[in-house]
Amino acid sequence: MTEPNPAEPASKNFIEVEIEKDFASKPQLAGRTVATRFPPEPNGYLHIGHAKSICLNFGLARTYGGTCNLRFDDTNPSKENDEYVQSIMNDVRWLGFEWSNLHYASDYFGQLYDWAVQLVRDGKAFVCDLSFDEMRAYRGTLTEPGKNSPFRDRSVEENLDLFERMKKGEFADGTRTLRAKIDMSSPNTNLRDPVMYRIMHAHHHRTGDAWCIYPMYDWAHGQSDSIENITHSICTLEFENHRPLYDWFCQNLGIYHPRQMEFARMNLTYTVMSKRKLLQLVNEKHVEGWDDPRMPTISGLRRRGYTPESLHLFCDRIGVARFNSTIDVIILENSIRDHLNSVASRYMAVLDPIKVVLTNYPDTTEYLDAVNNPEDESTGVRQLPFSKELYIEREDFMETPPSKFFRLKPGGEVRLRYAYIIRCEEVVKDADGNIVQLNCTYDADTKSGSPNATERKVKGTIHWVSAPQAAKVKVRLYDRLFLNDHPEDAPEGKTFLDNINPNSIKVIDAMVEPALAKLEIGARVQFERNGYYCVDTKDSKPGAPVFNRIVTLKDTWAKISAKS
RNA sequence: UGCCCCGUGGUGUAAUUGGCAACACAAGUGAUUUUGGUUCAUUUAUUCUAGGUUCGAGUCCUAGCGGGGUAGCCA
Repeated sequence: MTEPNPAEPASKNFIEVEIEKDFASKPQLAGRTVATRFPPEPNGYLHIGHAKSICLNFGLARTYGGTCNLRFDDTNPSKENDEYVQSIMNDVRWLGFEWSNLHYASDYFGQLYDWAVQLVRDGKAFVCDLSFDEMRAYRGTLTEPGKNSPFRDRSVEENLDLFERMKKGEFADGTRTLRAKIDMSSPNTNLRDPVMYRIMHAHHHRTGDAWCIYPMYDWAHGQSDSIENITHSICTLEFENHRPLYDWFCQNLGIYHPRQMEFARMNLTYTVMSKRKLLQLVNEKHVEGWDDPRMPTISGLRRRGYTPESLHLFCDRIGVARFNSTIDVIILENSIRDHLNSVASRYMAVLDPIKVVLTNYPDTTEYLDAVNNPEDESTGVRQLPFSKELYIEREDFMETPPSKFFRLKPGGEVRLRYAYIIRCEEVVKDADGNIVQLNCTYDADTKSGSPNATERKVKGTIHWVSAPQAAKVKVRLYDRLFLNDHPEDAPEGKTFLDNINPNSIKVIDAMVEPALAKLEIGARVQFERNGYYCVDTKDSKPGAPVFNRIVTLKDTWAKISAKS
């Protein structure tokens, strides 16, 4: 994969610094290289926040010549399924990464069970009969210590027997748990005899009905890391309070002990990131699915037209730290602009057409050379039909323009890109006063590329398409899904749903140069002076593309005109 | 209200570990431009506050203030 604008040796983030320290000082790491893992739970689609984690974990393996596993944290069968597994693998690969090994926490259920028995034998775990509510009452609060469960002092034999019968399915869901025996008075509530196993008679997407007890995250995660010989187990900040428990399990089992490190998860302005909210947007049909081009999911961004390179660039730019921050979505948008600016071919497309008739142009068609990509000469030129009847953008003409308006106006001149300078001679209106046509004259001496083309200067250059050859295509103009930079900030009685932008999608018909109708599915192009677009992968048909607007071009004029 | 973590330009990250606060992005200004794009130049900081240690503090210490996490048989 090509990395655009490879940021020169960026300074190391704190994780890299710590990793290098560890390898320089820890004997158990001697002769090894970094081993990380990306551990998603297959209970939803990956989003841009996961992309940060993926770039971090796989990126570490890449920069240090180590390994990175993909491991599905599938310990809760009630929420997980194979559709999510497939989408996650697809997304990771699309981002340009390949895992060293593919694992499932469920592959370790047997080992985990044996280790649990070991802890029971060592008197470090017990079967607890407390109900859900009782357990909560016994746990204490943030300020008060908890109380020991009345079942805490069961004999090893009784615990062994009960635990085995839990496994065999003799008890109903929720009636018993296996708990680690740690410290009910710990200020860290994670250490107050945490549950290791719960009874759940549920069908698992991989193990089927083989199990009716399932390990909790804390009991499964660190041990999975240990089994896979992970050196650095990188997770988000909310697991920080779990680290003592992570360490406790490894130590009390006497097994290889990876180091857990936490970093801040990403927040993005104008978007929601929690799986719950994303799921709600999908289920309640506020969007058309997980891969709706307005979704911050990786599949949504992909369909929108974002490139893997642009996401890598974005992740490089936002960095990694332990401070909870919110990234301005502009950074994301500029990342795709930067990448596409260098690789996207330019085309002419008029989204809101107004007809222009060149009254002094002959009734013929000529073909003009147009540069495909000024940033990349190797892409060459193409031939653009030009004739007496054209379309230009409605907003490129103003009857009574402000002073800094460099485009077409009555009696004014403008260059048609790759063609001629034209002058607006007459504004034709319908009975209601709407402008329906502009009659213009062209100056034959100003043809682009001709020796004297640049003799006469005009302030503005606008895009156009030749009417007879123009193709009509569907274009979906996407905008941000939310109006508010922090969608969660809703007034009393409202929710983030009330902050949804009602104009986040607008479907129009555009008149475009013929070549655009023949683009292959998934192609990304620039509509000159307008923005970057992508041929939608789902709704396009051969010869009938549907374009998604990825992002507009920067628009200095919009800023100027907004000011005045 | 216990415990844990975090406060550096507008935003996001750096600072050789105690030695000239740097980079990217954004925003502004100017130049270039047959995309009002791109590109180039340029401007933007009492390092949360108050003390302390030191020749010297963003960095170390103390206190305060502010933000986040945490009381699932979720991950």
